[in-house]
Amino acid sequence: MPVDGEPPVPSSPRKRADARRNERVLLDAAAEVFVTSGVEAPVRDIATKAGVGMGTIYRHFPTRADLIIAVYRHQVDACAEAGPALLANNESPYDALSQWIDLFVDFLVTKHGLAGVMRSDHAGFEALHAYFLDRLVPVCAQLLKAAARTDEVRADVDALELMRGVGNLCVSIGDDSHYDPRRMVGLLIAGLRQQPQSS
Amino acid sequence: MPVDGEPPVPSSPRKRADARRNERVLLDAAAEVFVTSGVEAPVRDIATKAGVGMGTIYRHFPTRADLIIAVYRHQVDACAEAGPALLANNESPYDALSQWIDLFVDFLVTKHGLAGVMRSDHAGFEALHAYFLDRLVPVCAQLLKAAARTDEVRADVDALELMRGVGNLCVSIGDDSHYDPRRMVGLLIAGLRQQPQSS
DNA sequence: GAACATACGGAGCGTTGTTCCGTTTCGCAA
DNA sequence: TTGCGAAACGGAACAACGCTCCGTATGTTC
Repeated sequence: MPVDGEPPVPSSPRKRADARRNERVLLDAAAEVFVTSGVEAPVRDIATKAGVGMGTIYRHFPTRADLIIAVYRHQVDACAEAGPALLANNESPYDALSQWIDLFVDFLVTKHGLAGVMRSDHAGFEALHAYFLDRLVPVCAQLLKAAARTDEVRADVDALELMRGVGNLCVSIGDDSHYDPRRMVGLLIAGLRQQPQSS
Repeated sequence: MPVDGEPPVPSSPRKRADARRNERVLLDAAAEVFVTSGVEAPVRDIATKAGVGMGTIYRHFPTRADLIIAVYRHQVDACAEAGPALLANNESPYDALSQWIDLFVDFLVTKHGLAGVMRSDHAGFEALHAYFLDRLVPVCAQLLKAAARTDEVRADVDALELMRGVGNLCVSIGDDSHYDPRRMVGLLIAGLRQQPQSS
């Protein structure tokens, strides 16, 4: 009996070759469709683009959120890992926080519709939501706590709440050039600063 | 020939009695369904509740947004009219602005799902969007300009943009008790303040 | 190459928004 | 009162969508 040397990370039992290939094809097709039609593109479109049937999509990614997660996992992870690095490279934790938020905002606004789906109350997106939050909230909390410790920001703001607020600010409507998520988030983060001492 | 003493406000030509009655019934039913199921409730539900057919709804309110507008028109108008009053009754325009935003936020968060639909990119909601903005943005602009004139807030913020930001912050997800739109909007408005003079 | 598990495809179901048109009802006038 | 045309009604029907299900095809293994 051959010893199974695989680390526990990947899809545990050996998968058939065509299945593995289709997973890649799907991921690529989805990524492509997402940039042209947004993350809310019809599942059928993705299946067509990938040249597979509906069933194949749903077998690989039981819910649409799982597909989105898979497509963006790398970028989310990169964002999460940037947090501690920024904290180490900045004298001011507030600056680190601010830069990290910029990173997060860049990620959201460049993925057409991602922010919109994050706030979605549509059923089936809990997994997406949970993944993003699980991965990013702790990082945000760390940055926030550091900035609170140096009295640069208020201490009464919750990381989860802040992330939600930033996410909400990043949903943009159509092609309105008057609305700039980055500026609005900038305002929010500015509002976070500790007021020196008001009465 | 009888003089038409009607003000120019209501639906211009005389409508049939049953049509007028149904419009009222629909408005009431819609308002009721909106509070229980949110503004995204299926049109069929509203029709059923009102005891009318689908066709009747769409004849009175060509798009769903028109129905929502009709239901909330009074409250939007009240909010718009509160702006100048607040400006007159407050020494600080910033306080007036802040209180007006509170009013607006209260309106949004008490209407389950309204904020969500405001930011919607779904087709057919342009009318709703336009109505809200047409009615409220000028008021906001007035308050903002007054506050900018007294150097209480930055001068580089657009009223439309601010309204969008506030609206976005007000969409809440499910029943999450961790997210308080009012607090987030508070941060945003705090961020609006003119920094005394940073380098 | 035979046999079995695995994976595939797409027809089909349920749910929504919206349209369309045959039927009913209203309002007015003879 | 009765008759008639216009106005309004109701709900069947269509389209678009997410998701499921199962008969078929294809790897994989011996």
